[in-house]
Amino acid sequence: MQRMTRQRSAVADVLDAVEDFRSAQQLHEILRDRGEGVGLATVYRTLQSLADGGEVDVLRTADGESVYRRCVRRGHHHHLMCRVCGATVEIDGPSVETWAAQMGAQHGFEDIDHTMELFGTCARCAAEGHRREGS
Amino acid sequence: MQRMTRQRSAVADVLDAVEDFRSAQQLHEILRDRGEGVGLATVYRTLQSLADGGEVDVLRTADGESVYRRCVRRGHHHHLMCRVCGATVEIDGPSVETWAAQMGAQHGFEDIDHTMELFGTCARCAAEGHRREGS
DNA sequence: TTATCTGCAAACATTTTGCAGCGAG
DNA sequence: CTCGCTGCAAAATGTTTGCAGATAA
Repeated sequence: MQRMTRQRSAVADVLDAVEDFRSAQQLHEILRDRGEGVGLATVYRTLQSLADGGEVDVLRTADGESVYRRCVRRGHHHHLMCRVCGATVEIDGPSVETWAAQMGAQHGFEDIDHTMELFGTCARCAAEGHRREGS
Repeated sequence: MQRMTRQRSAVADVLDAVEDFRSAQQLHEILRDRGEGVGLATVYRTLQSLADGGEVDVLRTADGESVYRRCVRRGHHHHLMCRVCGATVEIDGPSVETWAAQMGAQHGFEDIDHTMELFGTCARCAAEGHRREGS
């Protein structure tokens, strides 16, 4: 059903090596820099199939770009992502799940699902930004 | 700073008349059907300025399209949207904001922002679904 | 009058797709 | 050997922008 090609394992390797969420294009560049050229279309196709299989997490940045990451946590969880460098922390939000369920019930909604992501500027990027502003 | 043009008020009128979230392109079509032609670019520009001024809420559908809606609630709030009919309830989530801020601080992140939307099946659509299943 | 807004079309950015050839199984 | 995978370039999508002319104030 799914062949193991040089390209597919190259993409998987990069996803294992990189910690943060990266766009398809960034991954494509990384692969090129590594000397393992993989067509951009193939990167997209591979990421999509990995995402379908639940092997990578996908989310969309504020400007509508899809970013991918191999997550440690397997089940449902949320992310706190640096909007500058993409550094990501996986977090649990039990209180949020409870609240979501309550809200749903309160308005007569069933099968409540939710999306929730946190964005911020990580300590390192914040420091860099302040330095640049001369403050 | 902001002129009141025929186009701008036409867009505002449509936003007042429509209850659910609509994409720029859908709004553009509605305007055309009403006979008040407004250029697509103008629709985009107007929606953007309304969004900047906090007069409309914007959120992104699963397939990356931006959808707009005039919300009753003025400040920051979330939505509980029916995944079947699109009916939307505006909700507050003070506990979520607090939790988000805490999480950010805990990991050394600044300027924490968050996205959070709830999806479910509203009472009416749930009833209809059950009826169709014959249960 | 004049600075802003509009409409059009062209530009953009990201993602998808058609197709001929390559290569894993 | 075969059928799925790959690469390329072209297409699709949603949104933005440059510019000349229209228009609100």
